[in-house]
Amino acid sequence: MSLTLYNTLTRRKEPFRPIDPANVRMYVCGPTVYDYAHIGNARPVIVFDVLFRLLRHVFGETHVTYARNITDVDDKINARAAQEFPSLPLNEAIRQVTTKTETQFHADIAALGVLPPTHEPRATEFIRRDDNKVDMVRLIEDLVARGHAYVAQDHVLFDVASMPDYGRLANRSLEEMEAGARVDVAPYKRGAMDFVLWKPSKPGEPAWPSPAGIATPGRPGWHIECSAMAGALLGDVFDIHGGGIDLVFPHHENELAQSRCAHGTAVMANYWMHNGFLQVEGEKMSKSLGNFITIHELLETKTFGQQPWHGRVIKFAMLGTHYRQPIDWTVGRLVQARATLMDFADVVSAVSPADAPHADVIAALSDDLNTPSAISILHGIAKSAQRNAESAAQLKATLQFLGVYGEEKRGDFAVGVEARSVDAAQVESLIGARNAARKAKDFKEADRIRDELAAMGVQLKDAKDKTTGEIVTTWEVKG
RNA sequence: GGCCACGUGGCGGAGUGGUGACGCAGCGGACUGCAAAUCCGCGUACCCCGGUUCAAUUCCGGGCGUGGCCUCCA
Repeated sequence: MSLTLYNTLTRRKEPFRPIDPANVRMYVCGPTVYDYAHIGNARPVIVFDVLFRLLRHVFGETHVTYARNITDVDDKINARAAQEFPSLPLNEAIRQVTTKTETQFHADIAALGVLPPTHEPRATEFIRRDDNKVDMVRLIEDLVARGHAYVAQDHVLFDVASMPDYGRLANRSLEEMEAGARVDVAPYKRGAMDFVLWKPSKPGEPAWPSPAGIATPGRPGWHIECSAMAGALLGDVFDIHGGGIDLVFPHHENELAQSRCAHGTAVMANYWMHNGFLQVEGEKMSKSLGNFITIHELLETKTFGQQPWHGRVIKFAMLGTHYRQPIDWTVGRLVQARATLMDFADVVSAVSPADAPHADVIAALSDDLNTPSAISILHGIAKSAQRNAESAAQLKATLQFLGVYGEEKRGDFAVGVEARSVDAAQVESLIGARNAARKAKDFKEADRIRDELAAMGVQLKDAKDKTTGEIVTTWEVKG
């Protein structure tokens, strides 16, 4: 089984060769915890969950280390905290915001059917450490010592000119970036593209003792946290680094620059993977357009499509598009994903899963995570499950492997449908009456009863028992 | 302005230098008293214009459209 992944660094698909097959290491940029995670945040969570599962399948469950961070130090968090808890001291208010948001994030993504990562570090835990693991302050000291960073007005700045191939990931040169810059350059910067590693804090703001001999306490810049967490948990060089495509520049470019220059390595990660962007109903998702949609709203409210949606339906809908393609998030695609999962549930809910996922699905995923192709194969397996019990077992194992199915029944996926309360005994008795009428060839009465049941929201299905030829009537409640 | 993606049938969505993945919807048939459900079958789609080629949806160039990054936004 050969695994191929598209590498943003080289802009092509490459065979995946881990540094150490006994410990495959992946880092993915996680959320900044200041507000509900939105559906765009869900995409990398879902995509890299599938990759995590695939890697575990290929290399063994205990041979993959997956780190996804929580960013809990950020100016947006500070602003939100001051706004929401004006009466609390800022640091206390920040703790309220980050704790609440992190708890919400975990609840949201648990419903999606994703595995917890091996490590979920918080940025604040890696500013300064006393256990000899890499931390942000040490990285900054190293960068200054190696001549890649300088102190100016209580800031520490990364000197972009000190790194010959800066811009390689984003595929643009320093000259291009400087020419295109639309922001005012801070006067203390040596180069226009130099970025902040550490900045001074105002009184009352979160603050830590500064590195590089700076007297004023300060706080870290945006990119350094990931360098520290990845370095501490996965090592100076690791296998896969993932995130949304919008992070390529500046976040990943800068992160990679810091890590490489601090460690003196030629790469930070061998494979850089980026998921495509998401739109909502054909438009950019934004609060001003009123189409900003959170995972929580999708799961628990009727804001999108006038109904809530099952977490696994959300995940399955997301996997219907290849991870690098742009995706237009619509009600229609959720409806379709739900219908498919319902049909699969019918095939699979009563059988025991096979020992392993279907090899063809693994092969599809091994081609740069081709989930649409994998889903197509799923349909084929479901079809052959009509007359082959082994296929049903394989389908179940494969769906569970992907985390798009657990033990749900068809109806469980229809969380949005208002289940009209029906009296099962009454329904059964009406069905009995209808069948009696049919036997007596009183079709007028039989159809009247069927209409009556339909008015109650009960849909009948007549099927012939294969062995006895007897008509068996089943029913379900329709929304 | 600079850089970069994407544009496939009614819809969603893979893929490929030469026999139309797959799903939904639709159509036809079987079954049924009639339906529903189920099963079987059915589609000459690749934004436009040039070029390369025996052959292009697939490669190259140009255009148009949509979107992203260059603003701590996945």
